[in-house]
Formats: sequence, C-alpha cells, structure tokens
Amino acid sequence: MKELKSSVHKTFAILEHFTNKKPEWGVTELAEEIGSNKSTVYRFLSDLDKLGIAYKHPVTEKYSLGLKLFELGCRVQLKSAFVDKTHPELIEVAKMISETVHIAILKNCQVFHVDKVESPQGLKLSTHVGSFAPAYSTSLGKVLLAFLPPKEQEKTLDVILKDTKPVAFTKHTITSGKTLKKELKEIKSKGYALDKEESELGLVCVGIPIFNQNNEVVASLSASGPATRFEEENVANYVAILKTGADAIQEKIGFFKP
Amino acid sequence: MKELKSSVHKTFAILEHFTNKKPEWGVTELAEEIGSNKSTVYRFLSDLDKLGIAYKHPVTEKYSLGLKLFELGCRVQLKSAFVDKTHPELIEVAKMISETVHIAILKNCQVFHVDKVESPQGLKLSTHVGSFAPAYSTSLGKVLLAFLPPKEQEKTLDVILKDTKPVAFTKHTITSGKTLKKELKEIKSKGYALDKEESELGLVCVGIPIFNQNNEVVASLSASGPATRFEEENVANYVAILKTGADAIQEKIGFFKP
DNA sequence: AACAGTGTTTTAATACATGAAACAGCAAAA
DNA sequence: TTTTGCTGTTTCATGTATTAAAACACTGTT
Repeated sequence: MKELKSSVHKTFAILEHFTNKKPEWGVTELAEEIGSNKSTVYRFLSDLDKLGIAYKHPVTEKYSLGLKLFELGCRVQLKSAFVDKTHPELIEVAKMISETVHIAILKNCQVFHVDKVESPQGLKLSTHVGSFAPAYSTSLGKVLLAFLPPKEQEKTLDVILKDTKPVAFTKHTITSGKTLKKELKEIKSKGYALDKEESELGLVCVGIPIFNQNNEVVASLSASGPATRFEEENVANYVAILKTGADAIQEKIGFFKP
Repeated sequence: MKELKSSVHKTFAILEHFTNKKPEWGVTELAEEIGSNKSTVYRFLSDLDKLGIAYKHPVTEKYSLGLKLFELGCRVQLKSAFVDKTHPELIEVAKMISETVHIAILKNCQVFHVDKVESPQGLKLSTHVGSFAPAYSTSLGKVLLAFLPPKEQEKTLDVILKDTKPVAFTKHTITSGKTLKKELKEIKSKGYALDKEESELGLVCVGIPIFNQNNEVVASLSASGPATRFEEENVANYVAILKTGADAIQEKIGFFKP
C-alpha cells in the first residue's frame, strides 16, 4: 500500500482483501498482510465501518464487507439492466441442464463472468461472479470473439495474441492465432462453441451467444461439466436448452448493450 | 463535501450520487451538485475509473458505476450466504402470488430491503434493494419486531419510539407505543403482519417471518399490492403462499443469521 | 473564426494522512 | 491474583497527498 499514491486507491486496496474465501479480517492481521502500519489500516476500516461499506462485528471485532457495499453493487447498471432480468432464466436453464451455467460479457478483451447458477448435480467451478477469464480458452469467450464484427475481432485478437501472449493452460489450449481464427469461423457457422479441456483438464463447456433485440451479440451463455457428461450426442441437447434460455433472455433485455 | 474530513468519506459521497434514477454524471454536473471544485471531482472520478469502480463512457465522457463495484457487492456475505440462496424462491413466490415481493432484515432498528422481485401484474413500488424503511409502519418490519426476543424488542422499541419519533405517513400509521405493542402481540400469535395503508395510502402489504434452521427469525418475506386486491379472503391465501416460500428458504439458509 | 461548454492538467498552498508510541481491554498463563 | 500477550484504538508531530484556481485541450454551435 505504500506504493499507492492516492487514498482512493488505498481504500479499494483494503477492500480487495475481503473475498468469499476470506471474508473477515482483524486490523492487525490485515495490516500485516498489506505491509502497512496498523493504525493507518485501522483508520481506513473505521471510516469504512462508519459508512456501512465495511462492518465491524461487535464480538469478534473483525471487519467484513458491509451492507452499503451490497447496495452500491446493486446500483451498477449491469445489475438492473441485465442481471436482474436474466437471472430467472439462468435458474431455469440450470434446472433443465443440471450443470453449472454462466453468463458472461466481453470486457477488456477478456471474459467477465456476470452471473452464475450452480446445479446441485453440477461441478463446482472456481469461477465467481466478477471474475475474469481468458477469452481464447473458454467457450464463453470464443463465442463472443466469433460474433464480433470483423474489424473489432481483429483488434481484439491483436490484443490477445500480441499484447498479451496466450498461455497454454492444458495441452488442448489453442494458443496459435491461425488455429484460433479457424476455430472462430467454425463457431460462427455452427452457432456454438466448445471448450474441450482447453482451460482445465477434464472440464468441457458449451457456450452460445445471447442476442439483444437489435440482434447484436451482447453476452454469452454456457454450461460446464465433466468431459464424461459432454459427449457429442449430449452437446446438441445442451445447445438446444441453452438456446431456449438465450431466446427468453433476448425477449427481456431489450436493446441492452454492455 | 467540504465538511467531510476524510478522503474515504469523500469517495463514497461521490459514489452516492450514482443511483438507478440518475446513473450517469458528467464531471462538471456532479461538481455543481456536490458544491465542490470540478478538478477535485475529476480527480476522484478518474481514480475510480482506473479502478473499475466507476466507468467513463468513451463517447459521452459521462461517468457511471463500474463492474468492479458490482463484483465487490457480490462479495458481501449477505449476498453469498443469503440472497443467492433465497432469490430463486422469491421468484417462485412472486410468480404464484402475482404481486411484488420483498425479503428484508432488521438493521439499525429499521427494515433493510435485501431482495425484491416485481411481478408483471404487480404494483411498482418505490423500494429498492438496499433501501431502508421504518419498522413500525411496514409489515416486513412489524413481523421482525414481533418475533424479537422480549429484551431485544424492548430495546428496539425504545429506539423507535423515543430516540426517533415515529412519523405518521398516513392517517392509518401506528405511532403510539401502546397500540404498536398490542399489534405486535397479535402479529406474534397470528404469525403474519399486515400493513393496512400505514406506510402509503392505497397500499397493503402482508408479511411473515423467515426462520433459519435454528428456528430463529432472521428475515421477513412480504407481498405488496393495492388495497383492492388485499381483501380478507385473499390475505389467508397470500399468507399460505408466502409460507411455502419461507419454508423453502428455511431449508436453504442453514443457520444464517444476519 | 469566435464562443460556449465540457473534461483534463498544472502547481503553490493547505488540509489531512501517516506511523511510532502510548493506551485500553480482554483472555490466558503463571 | 498478577503478569504477559495480543488485539483494537487514540494521540500528535511530521510528511505528503489533496485542493482549487487558472490554464489548457477538445468538440460542437453560431
């Protein structure tokens, strides 16, 4: 935190430590983690607590994220204009498909997970709402790339292939520009994408585009599961279910464009 | 903003202006609204944009709340421990009841709206997720008050009745301690509460408690609509539907306690 | 071309952030 | 019971980030 120059940056560097994995921090504990003076950290947390952005548990005296932050999160336009409308459909799809399902948008040339519904029978994935993933190695991302207008696709692929070198997560990951472009053409013509163990061994995802009412692709919808459950014959069935979800979503989102 | 003493407070005073009603602000516009110098406001917004907490639209150059804030909002424990689990049930209840439904908790002796699902046929209400409402004049609040342990109820009522004088929103609003206590006893015995035009003329709400698996009341669930649709015979039906929702929620939330 | 309006940058003055040290409180160990 | 250890909280002189006025850059309109 010493290298940060503004209080705004420091404030959010503090908040960044509160995750679903570690939702609570004591002052001294957090100060050590950050490498900052504990009275400085205390002052930030104390101010944040006064604002309801953080919450100090009366008994344990540990801090967690507060209700005001939840409320502010709900004010983000993506939430009201998109997630609130699409979430019920996502729940339906998860029920029908019995796998974990996601909706994502393309943001900074990456996949941004906008929503996720797990199925009791579905695989537990490491993704969470708000997490980013590489576009080139996920079905969510490849679909979004495939349906980009040509100029925009070129620019985005430039960023992905040149500015940020693609990492091979598994032996199946597509890292060559030539192969990826060929794959995107195929996805565009078939209307869906597969991630066949490209991002994680044993994991297969099938993703399709979500159109708005202007027939622009604005997001993608996917189902993820173990390779054993994603055989060729199942995929066509999954795509059909995803499509009913995407069609229902299209009806609801109007001209939304992220 | 001049009176605020810390940058943390100033940061969130800025963010507070971004609402669902006015989601976008220009620098100069916001500076005028706040009564601050525009270069000061610009620096805050610029820092927030760099962090993804705000988002500067490239074309309009107006700022709105950013995806990072949405992600941080999802990290609040109330979201993962409660809202994500209860929301599907809330959707079901809204479908069955064809009215707008809410879930709320008691926070700072007030009702905090945790979630809301509107029905196409339902009334549009001014509440939003994250908004507070008085506990004494809403069915959501009265139920929560009624099921508080006696000592805690006494303390909470002290705050409501003495520290913060109850306002009469309509001619029906209960503002007398004696009447309210009598009402709470009745609610406790009947198991549901009615707001009969107490918070808003023409509006009736019926609310019931949500129990966790320790049989503690942790939240309340309500349906709201026009007085014409909330006749005596309908109420019993609504309560029955709400109860199926509350029972399903109880199964899902474990020992959650806000 | 001039003007108006917005967002962005610069820089001397000033407000407030920082961190070391002290303090307060609680629980565990001696 | 006293001592020790640990955490969160407060104090205050010093350091530095913030502030706001002014200038600048850019776009659109007259």
